Amino acid sequence: MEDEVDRLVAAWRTERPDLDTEPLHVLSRVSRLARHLDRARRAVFAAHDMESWEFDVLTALRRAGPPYELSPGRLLRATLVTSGTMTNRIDRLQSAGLVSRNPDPQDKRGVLVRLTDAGRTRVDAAFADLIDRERDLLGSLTADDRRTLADLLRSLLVPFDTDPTG
Amino acid sequence: MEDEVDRLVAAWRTERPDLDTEPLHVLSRVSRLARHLDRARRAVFAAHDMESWEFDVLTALRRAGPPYELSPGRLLRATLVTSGTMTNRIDRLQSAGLVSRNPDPQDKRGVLVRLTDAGRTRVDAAFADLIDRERDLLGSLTADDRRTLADLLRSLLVPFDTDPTG
DNA sequence: GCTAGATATCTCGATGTCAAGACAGGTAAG
DNA sequence: CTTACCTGTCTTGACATCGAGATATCTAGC
Repeated sequence: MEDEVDRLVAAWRTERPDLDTEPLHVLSRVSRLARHLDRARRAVFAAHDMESWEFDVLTALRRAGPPYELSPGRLLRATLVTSGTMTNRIDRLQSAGLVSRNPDPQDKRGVLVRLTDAGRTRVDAAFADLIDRERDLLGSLTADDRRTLADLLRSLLVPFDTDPTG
Repeated sequence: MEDEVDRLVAAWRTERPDLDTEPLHVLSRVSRLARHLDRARRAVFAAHDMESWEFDVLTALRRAGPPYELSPGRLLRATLVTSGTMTNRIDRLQSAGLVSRNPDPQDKRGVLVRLTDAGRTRVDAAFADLIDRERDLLGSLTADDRRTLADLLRSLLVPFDTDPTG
């Protein structure tokens, strides 16, 4: 089977035969797949009246374990967004009653964002559905393939996740 | 080596031992890698006074081959954006002198967007630099690994690129 | 040739994100 | 203890994107 990237690389081979476009086979697929994934996730979250950005923040808090509390700084590093964006997200989640803002007793500059019970219920339901949907999307791969794929992707990701310059 | 996704999955295993979070090993990595890739690309394009969205449109036209001409409709399908976005992009590229809008002689509703000489020069230079940078990012993988990775990603992508419902 | 529906492009309002900077509180060196 | 720098959070203005709808043209069936 052929995908859009095969066609894209073939076109480049015609138009720029002087360049070695082999890296596109991996990296353009990563970008395009991520884009499609975003849409698939949006569809899952819509069933829970939730948006992707809400899910990203709420899951970060949920993963932290009781008392489901993280600073805005840790949240923005976990979700790869800027500080202004995170302030805005927390504002809206707070208005929706899904998180609360509490002063950090250790650091007077700091704030701790905590998941409310309502927030926890919402995110747990959405997460279970998301996992199911993602399992569907991986349906065409064997367990071995999935492991191989995960390992290869990890080796590309490690430099980014290690080096703080990102 | 461990990456951020390994830590993320470990956290879920503690918090939600009832769920099988194995799909995350692949799909969360795809999303996170795409995000890092975006940043890396932005850095490359900055050296050419170009933004990612400009590059996306200009390369689509460049790949089409002489006379470097596509309709807005084909451009938006190639770049996975909505029609309003594409109109806006073409407007700005036209103001910058990188593309021109011409009536489609076959279809009076239609428009053909054509790459100007200036646009072609700009995109060719940026593309060569991008490929070099992407080759660096793949440096940790052998040629075999890269082929394996590309094949596995293709099998995930084919359903999206085949089925028009995306 | 007419009608109904599909297609191509554009317009407009709302919104989420970024980048840069402001500001308060922490931290280390002298 | 004070100077200088770093850190954590929030504010602001600009901007790209989306989604829904408007308009014009094409196409198929009768």
